[in-house]
Amino acid sequence: MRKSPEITIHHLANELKISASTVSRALNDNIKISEKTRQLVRQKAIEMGYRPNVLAANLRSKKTNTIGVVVPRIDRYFFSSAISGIEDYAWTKGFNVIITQSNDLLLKEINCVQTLFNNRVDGMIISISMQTNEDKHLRLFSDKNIPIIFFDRFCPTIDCDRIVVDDFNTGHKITSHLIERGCKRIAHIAGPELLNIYRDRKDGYLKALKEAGIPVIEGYLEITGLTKEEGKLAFARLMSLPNPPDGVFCGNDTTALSALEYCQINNLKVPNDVALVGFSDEPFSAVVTPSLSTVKQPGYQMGFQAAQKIIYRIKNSNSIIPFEHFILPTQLIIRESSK
Amino acid sequence: MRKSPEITIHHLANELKISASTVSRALNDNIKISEKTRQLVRQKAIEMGYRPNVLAANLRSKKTNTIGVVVPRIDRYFFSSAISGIEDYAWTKGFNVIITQSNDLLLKEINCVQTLFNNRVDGMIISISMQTNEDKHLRLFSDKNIPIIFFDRFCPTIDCDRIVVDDFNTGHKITSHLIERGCKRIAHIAGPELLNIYRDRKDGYLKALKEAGIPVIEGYLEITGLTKEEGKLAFARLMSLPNPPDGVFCGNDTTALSALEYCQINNLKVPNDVALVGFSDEPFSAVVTPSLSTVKQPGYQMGFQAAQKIIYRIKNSNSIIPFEHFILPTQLIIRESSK
DNA sequence: GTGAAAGCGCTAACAA
DNA sequence: TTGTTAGCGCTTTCAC
Repeated sequence: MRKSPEITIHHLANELKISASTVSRALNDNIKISEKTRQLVRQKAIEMGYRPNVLAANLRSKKTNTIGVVVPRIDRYFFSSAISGIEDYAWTKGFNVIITQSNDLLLKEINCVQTLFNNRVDGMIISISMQTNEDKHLRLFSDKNIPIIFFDRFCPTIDCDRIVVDDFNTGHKITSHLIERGCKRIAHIAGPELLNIYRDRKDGYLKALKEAGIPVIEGYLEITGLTKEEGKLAFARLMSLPNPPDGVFCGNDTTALSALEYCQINNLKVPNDVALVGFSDEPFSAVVTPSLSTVKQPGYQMGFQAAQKIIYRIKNSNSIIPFEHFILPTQLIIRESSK
Repeated sequence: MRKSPEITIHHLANELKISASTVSRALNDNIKISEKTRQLVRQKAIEMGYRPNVLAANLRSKKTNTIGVVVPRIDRYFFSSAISGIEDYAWTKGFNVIITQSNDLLLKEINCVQTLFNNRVDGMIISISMQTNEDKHLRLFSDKNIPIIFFDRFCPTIDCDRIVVDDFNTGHKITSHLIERGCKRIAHIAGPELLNIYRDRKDGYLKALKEAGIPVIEGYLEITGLTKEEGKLAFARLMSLPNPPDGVFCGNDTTALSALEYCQINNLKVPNDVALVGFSDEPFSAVVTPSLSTVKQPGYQMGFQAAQKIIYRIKNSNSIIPFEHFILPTQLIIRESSK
C-alpha cells in the first residue's frame, strides 16, 4: 500500500513550465495574474488532484483561518446551539472551528485556552467556566491582541467584545411575573456568585421584590452549582422551611425540572402550591407536564453573531475597532408552571 | 501596540548557548538528552514565555494531532454527547478535534470532508447525512489510508471501522415489546431507506411481526425524514386509516413526541388508545407526560470509543489492523407511553 | 549526548 | 504579469 506522493504547487509549476509563485497566485485568485494562466493552473490542479497544504500556508502567512471555541459543556443545548451558530457563519467565510470544553473546571479551561493559543487560532470565542476567578490564561490572547469574544458568561476584567443577554432585567421580569400572578413568597435558586450572569439574575430578582415591597425572607436565596442534584437539594430545603415559598425562580431549567420532580413526588401542585420559572428554554421545558415557564436565550443567534464579529475583527486586525457589549433580548415564555 | 515577538526554539538556543535541535529534543522528551539539559531548557522556556508553534511542528512532522468530526447536527443531543465523548478522550491524548456539521445535506458533507482533508487531519470520525448516497468524498481518506471511523450512520461501501448499535435487534425488541403488551395493530414511522440504521430498524420490526404471525397492514409503514413536522403528518395519516394502529414504533424520539402531541390534541389516550415507543432517549423523553418509552443509545460512549480506536490507529499507522465493526448494546426503556 | 544542515509546502518581498 | 529568493519554526537525518 504505497501512498501516492502529495502533489505540491511545485509539481504543478513543473508541469506547466511556470514558477511556483505564479501557481500560488493563480490558486489564490491574486489580481495580477492573467485569466489564461489562472485557468491553466486551476485545470492542472484538478487534473493532478492537487490539494493545498493548509498547514504550510498557515505557517507562512501566520494566519490559520481557524477560530477556537471554549464552552463549559458541548452537550448542553444552549451551548451546542451556539456552536451551531458559530459553525454556520464561520463556514460561509471559510473559517474552521476548533471546539473545546472546560467541563466547568478552571484548570481544564486554562488548558483549553493554552491549546487554542498553541494552535495559533486567529481568535477565540469563549463562555467561561463556573470556577473561573482569574484571567491570566485569557491575557495570553488579549496581550497579543488576538481577538476574544465572550458570550453569555464573561470575565469582566478582560476588555473585549461580549455578547450577552440582559440577565438583570430578565431576572427582574421573571420575578415581576411571579408577583403579578399572585405569588407572595418568592424564592430564588441562584448560580455561583462568581459569574455575572447569575449575580445579575439574582440582583434583578431582589430589585423586583424591593419594588413590590416584598421583604426577602431568610433562607429564600439558595446559591448552588445549578446541577440537577444540587437543585433538588436546594428546592427541598426551601420547601422544608417553616414558611415555604409559593413561587420559585430557578436559575436554569435543569433545577426547575428538579423542583418539578420534587413536587410530583411530594404531591405538591404546580403552579397552585408553588409556581416555577426556569431559565434557558431547554428542549424538554416545553414538553414536561406541567410545561415549564422559562426564558428563551437566543443561543444560535449569539453564536452566529459572535462568529460574525470575531471574523470581522480578524479580517480588519490593523484597524482599531472599539469593543462592544451586545445585549440580546430574552423572551419570557409563560407556560403552565406559572400560569 | 506593538506585538511582542514570538519566542522560538532558536531564541532559547541562543540564550542557552546550545543548538536548536537540542532544544527541540529536550522539549519533546527525547530519550537521548541529559536530564540536566532538559531541565535547563524547560526552565528557560517557561522563563521566556516560549510557546511551541504547532503549525511548524505539524508541517515538518506531517502529523497534525487533530481528528476531524462530521455530524449531521451538533445541536442534537445524541451527537453532542458523542462529540463530548470524542473530545474527552482526545484531550487525554493531546489531540485536537475539529468539528463540522453537514446539516444532513450531502453537498455540505462533501465540503466538510474536503475541508478536513485539506487541514490534514490525522483521522476522521463521521456519521453520514440522510442524503449520502455516494462515497467519492470519503474515498479521499480511505484511498490515502487516513483512518475513518463511522459511528451510528455509516456508508457500507467504505471498508473501515464502525461503531454502531444493533438496530435490527433493537427494532425487533421494540416491536416484540409492543406485541407482548397486547398491541395487535402495530405501525412504524421509519427513516430514509438510504440509511442502514433505519432500514435495519424497519427490518427488525417486520421480522418481529412475522414471527408473531401478525400481518403487515397496508399503510402501516411510513417512511419519512423523521422531523417533527413529518412525524406529525405521518402519525396523522396512520390515525386516519380505517383501522388505525394501537401501537406505533416511531423512528426517533422527535417523531414520537409529535405523535404524543397529536394524541393530546385529538383526545387519544396513550398508551390505552395507542402505545408509543421512540428511539434515542432524548433528554425530554423521560420527562414528558406520559413519559416516552424509548431506546437508550450510548452516544458519549460511542464517541469515546471512536476516539480511542482512531487514535490507536493513528499511532500505529504502520501496522495493519483489521477493520472492526463494534456493535454496542442498546437498552429498551419502558415508560408510561407503552406500559 | 549534542550540533549542523536540510527541508516540510507555502507566501511575499523584491526584481524584472 | 511573472520569476527569484528567502524564509515561516520546527523536526530529523547524519555526523561527531
